Amino acid sequence: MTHTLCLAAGDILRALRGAACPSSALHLYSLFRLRLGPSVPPDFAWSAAAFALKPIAAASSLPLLSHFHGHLLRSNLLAYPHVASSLLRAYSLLSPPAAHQLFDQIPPTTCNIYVLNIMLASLCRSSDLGSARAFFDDIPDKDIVSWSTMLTCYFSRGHLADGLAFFRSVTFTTDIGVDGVMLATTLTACTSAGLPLPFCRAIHGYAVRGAIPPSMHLGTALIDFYSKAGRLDYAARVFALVPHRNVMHWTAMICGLASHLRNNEAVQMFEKMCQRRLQPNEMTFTAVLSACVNAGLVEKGREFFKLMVDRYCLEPNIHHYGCMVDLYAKAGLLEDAYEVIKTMKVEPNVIIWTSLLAACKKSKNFEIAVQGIEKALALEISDENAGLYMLISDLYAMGGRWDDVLKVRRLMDEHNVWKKRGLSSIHVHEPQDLSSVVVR
DNA sequence: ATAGGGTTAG
Repeated sequence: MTHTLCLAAGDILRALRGAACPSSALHLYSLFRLRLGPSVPPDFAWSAAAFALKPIAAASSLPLLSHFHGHLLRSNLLAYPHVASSLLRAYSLLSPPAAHQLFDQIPPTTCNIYVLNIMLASLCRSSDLGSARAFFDDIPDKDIVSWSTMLTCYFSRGHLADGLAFFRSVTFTTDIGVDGVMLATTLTACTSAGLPLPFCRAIHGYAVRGAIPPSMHLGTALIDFYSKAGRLDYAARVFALVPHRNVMHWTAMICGLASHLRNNEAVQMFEKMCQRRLQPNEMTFTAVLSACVNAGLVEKGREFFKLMVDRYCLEPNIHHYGCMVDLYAKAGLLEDAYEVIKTMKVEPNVIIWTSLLAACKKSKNFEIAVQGIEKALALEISDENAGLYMLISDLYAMGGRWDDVLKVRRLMDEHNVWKKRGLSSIHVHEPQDLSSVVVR
């Protein structure tokens, strides 16, 4: 008998709630059913089913989901709104048409505000804006999540003005009010649309007047917004005021420092965060590695990359590999850069090949260039790759391989690839002393 | 002990 069998039902439920992968969730679920048999109290039964559905949806396995759906039908669990809504959410993430079909079968008595909001979110992701809005208008007792979902729908489809008008109508025509989630999505939309600083600051002012704390998502959005607006000092102030500071806040702050080329401070913050036993995620590593690239900190970068894989068990993605290639390439360590490309577990992209080949050009290293070019030419030809093709043609010219130069030029002509002018949107401001605000 | 909306990357 395994020791898990000795767990009480409550313990199994708790474990089930925290289960990350579907196999352990399903294992715990069947253990739970086995222990309590058919006499399981209903509220225990439906919460177990609802918990199990979350990792199934996250693993995006449709066969697994329809199998579990069958079980729910056989055991009459679908009549519980919690189970119906969790199942609907799982389907909406894996197969929107199937979610629509399931929604039509849910009886009116089970169809509460949770079910309606999940269906609205599903339509926002998969259907057109008009259908989503029509569905929203038909929801009888809209709550803050209904409004929040619709608001996100406008912004995610680029309807900034309509979204802002919708935001105003929440405050003027309803008594629902606005919360930190709505402010975070609004602020993010305004930031990425490049709206002027005073306008975006007004959103922060709104939160302050409404006594909405800069916790969780709002805090992250504010730190990111102020960094991008060139006000690292404000970003640091928000960071210092966040009530329950988490990885996202640290990551946004490290990102901000790195993008302002305050590289050593970015590295210091990263190290401080690790000392405080906070688990950095893959985004945190992208930020700190890019700081290492900016500052040419080869050894630090190498150390952090190793830390990410060995200590934090994170799988490096294209951004991480890109940083490592750039780090070595800029330091003239072309063998190391090419070694990263050869051993990486994802396909190298244009950025990575450009980084390597630009370094080859600079230090006139043709051996590695020739090997890289052959593989880089396998990429799909598009406008985005124009710079890479120019680089390849330059390298061939430097090596005196004129027939190959012509070949690349002809390739560019055939596919009508033009070199576009790049525009830099990065503004670097005067350094400010942040030491008093960043650390508390 | 109870579902749903959301934040970060050249």
